[in-house]
Amino acid sequence: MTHSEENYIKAIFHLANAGIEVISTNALAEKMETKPSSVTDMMRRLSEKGLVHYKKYQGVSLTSLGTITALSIIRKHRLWEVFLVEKLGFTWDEVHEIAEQLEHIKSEKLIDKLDELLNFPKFDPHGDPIPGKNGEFMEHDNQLLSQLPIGSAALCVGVKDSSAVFLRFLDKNSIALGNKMKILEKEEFDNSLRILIDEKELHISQQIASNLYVKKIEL
Amino acid sequence: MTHSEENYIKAIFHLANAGIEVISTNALAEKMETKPSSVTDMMRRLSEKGLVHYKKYQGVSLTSLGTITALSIIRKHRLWEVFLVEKLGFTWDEVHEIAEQLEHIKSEKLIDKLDELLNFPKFDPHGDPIPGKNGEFMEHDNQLLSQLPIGSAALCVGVKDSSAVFLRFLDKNSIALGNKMKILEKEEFDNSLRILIDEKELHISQQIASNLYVKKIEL
DNA sequence: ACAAATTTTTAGTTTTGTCTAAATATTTTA
DNA sequence: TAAAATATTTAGACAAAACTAAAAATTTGT
Repeated sequence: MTHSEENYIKAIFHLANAGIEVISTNALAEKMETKPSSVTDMMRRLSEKGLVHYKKYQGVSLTSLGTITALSIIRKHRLWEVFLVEKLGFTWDEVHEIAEQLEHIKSEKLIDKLDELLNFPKFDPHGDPIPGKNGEFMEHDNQLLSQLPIGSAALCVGVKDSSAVFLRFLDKNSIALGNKMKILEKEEFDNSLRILIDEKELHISQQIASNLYVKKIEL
Repeated sequence: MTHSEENYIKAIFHLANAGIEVISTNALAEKMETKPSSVTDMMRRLSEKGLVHYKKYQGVSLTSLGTITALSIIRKHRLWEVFLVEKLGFTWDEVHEIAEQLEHIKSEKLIDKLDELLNFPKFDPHGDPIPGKNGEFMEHDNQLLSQLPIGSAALCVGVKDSSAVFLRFLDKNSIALGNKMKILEKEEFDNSLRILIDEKELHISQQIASNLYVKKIEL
């Protein structure tokens, strides 16, 4: 498999996982930042290799082989992200770009050893689950901070948007995975929140709150 | 730069470093396991980019930009090799292939952090020097074990041949970098050696002895 | 339901890196 | 030094992955 093929497979997986039922040529072209005609070409090729189901004009989906392939690439990507943060001291907004390259390195043994070095982590630095060797995929059914009622307490377990801008905003405000947070007040007008985060009070917009995954805890 | 361009640059550097004055199209083709015509094409391209000096029918050499590029690739390759052995527990015969892939990852910061994680190593697992950030290249003027006189003691500091077969042979006989060795006897007939290596006596052929770099020590 | 708008595919071109076969240049040797 | 052998380059082709422009299919709106 070429890097390009792997990137297409990954993109299809992510679109499907984002709840899109029919993945259109255009949607995939946009995700891949390429032209629809290039997508058509690639789908023909991936279809011939048995990685996707593809019928002209009818969208695309992964075969089971394609799904296994996608999970293995995502596993590599996320393990490398953990490595970059835990072992090399990168911040969580810097790792995606480098992991995009590292995920294409071919060596089963390398990934197994890396997994071991990192102590078999189950989540990457953004809180996304790391598929296991056999593709077991821990789907997190987390809530968004914006969905919690006033007064509830929760642990920050992930981010929905993992763009560098958002992550840097979180860093600046000392919001990190594992933080304990409590909702003190919700502003009716704009749905912004006053929260307590690790002893400190903070005011955050609705947009922020709806991009933070949390897990409710009892007090 | 593409992976392929980087591989050509590296190959030219290694040939030049092996003492070959004029690097011919054929020699490079053989090293790269490709056809001479492909080499000619690539030389035209690398020449346009200012990485090599190239005149038709007259061989090729690296420009200073090309040399800097080669050193940076070799630095990455060797640092990754150290990582694979030291941190992931690979044996020294396994690392080359994986490092061939990892050396193409683009991120200055990644390499600096890796260097730091590994404690700024000066040699790779085969005893080859790791170029510094600015291309400082520690040329080792080591002797071959086969060149030492009888009775002398030395430390094993590197291998000349770093093929997997040779390295696995060394492993099997517990010969590793850092080992102290003493020459007990040289067989006149075939130049094989009886040596003492970390308390153990071993009989090795001339071919083995002339592929081990050593550094003489006083008793 | 049919024209208009949109989406998707096809056809033809480009770039990179490779190849084979043929042509040309250089080196060797007798 | 001229013919033979060898080395190198050129020319033309191919595959992968992209692009543009045009054609075809599908969906939408009235």
